[in-house]
Amino acid sequence: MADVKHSAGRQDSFAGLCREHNLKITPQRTAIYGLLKGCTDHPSADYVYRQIRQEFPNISFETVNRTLLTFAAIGLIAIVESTAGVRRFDPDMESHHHIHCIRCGTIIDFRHEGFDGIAVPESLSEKYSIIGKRVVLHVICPRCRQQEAAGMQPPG
Amino acid sequence: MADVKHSAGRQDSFAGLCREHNLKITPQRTAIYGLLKGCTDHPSADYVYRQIRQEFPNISFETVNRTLLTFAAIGLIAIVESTAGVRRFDPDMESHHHIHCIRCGTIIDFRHEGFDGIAVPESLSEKYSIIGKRVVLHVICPRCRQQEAAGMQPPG
DNA sequence: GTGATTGCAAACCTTTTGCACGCCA
DNA sequence: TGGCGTGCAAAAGGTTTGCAATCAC
Repeated sequence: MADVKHSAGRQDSFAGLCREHNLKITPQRTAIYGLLKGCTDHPSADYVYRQIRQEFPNISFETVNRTLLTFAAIGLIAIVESTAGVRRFDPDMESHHHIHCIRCGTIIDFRHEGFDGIAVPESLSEKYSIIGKRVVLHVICPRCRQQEAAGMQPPG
Repeated sequence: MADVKHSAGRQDSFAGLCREHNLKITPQRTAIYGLLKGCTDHPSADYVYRQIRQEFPNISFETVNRTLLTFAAIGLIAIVESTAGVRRFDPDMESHHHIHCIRCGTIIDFRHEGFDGIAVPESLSEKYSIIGKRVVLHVICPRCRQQEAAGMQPPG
């Protein structure tokens, strides 16, 4: 599975990142991380909970949810955008792209013709009916950056 | 505000699309659409509700929510992905892109080096701290396409 | 030993559904 | 006039919080 390969100088192992952030290595966390690493899709907290219960019948949903949020906070996993749950509506039906602040969650539209024309690989356009495409930039917006600079404190 | 300009042959006026789909033009729908068109961000149903109540004190949240979903269904507005509410977690922290089926909501990862290298306009990278970027393809997946073909029926 | 973590329970928030009345076409 | 659309109420689905007991370090 060509696992840890792109570490690129950053400690991206479970144990390492936990130590870095003073998180204890608990059986629950270990199990949740292990399960996640075996997922190729984007499981919800509920899915992880139901899976992990087969191994840890006593684990609670709250632990799973908190653990996932913790993992995301330390950069061990990512939270992907989806259209489930709380929905956001966009009155702009023209092709445009998004700037997504990963701190405050704000999404800002922008247009950039250079992005409109990117070519979709044939292997994909053969299999899927391409309706549209969008570039999403994950950023920290000026306001959040300021707040971070102001309230700068070690993550512990 | 350079409004209706790119109609591109498609009937994208509120009244036109409503007629096309046999939806009645009610004051509520008109007001909701008008409010949306003035939004440059991506309001939630709750935000729209609170705004619209200043004009229609008697409108209910359910009407707002249903109307928004209806608008999205007929292609008058779009639903954008967000990380609010129901979350999906991604154990894959390497740069990758997403195929998002707009029917079933499934999100599939894919890698494509051609997408990794797209250049962010300087005007943006100056203002925002770019953490990463991702191309999201909006598609109809083979399974949903089959179902559509099978159950083909007019939207009325 | 100590403080972080867990599991329980309840609160909280948003979305969805059923139904009777009212309004648009 | 007929049937869709609305508003009310309640349910449903998911997330978050407070706290005492427990466990990793």
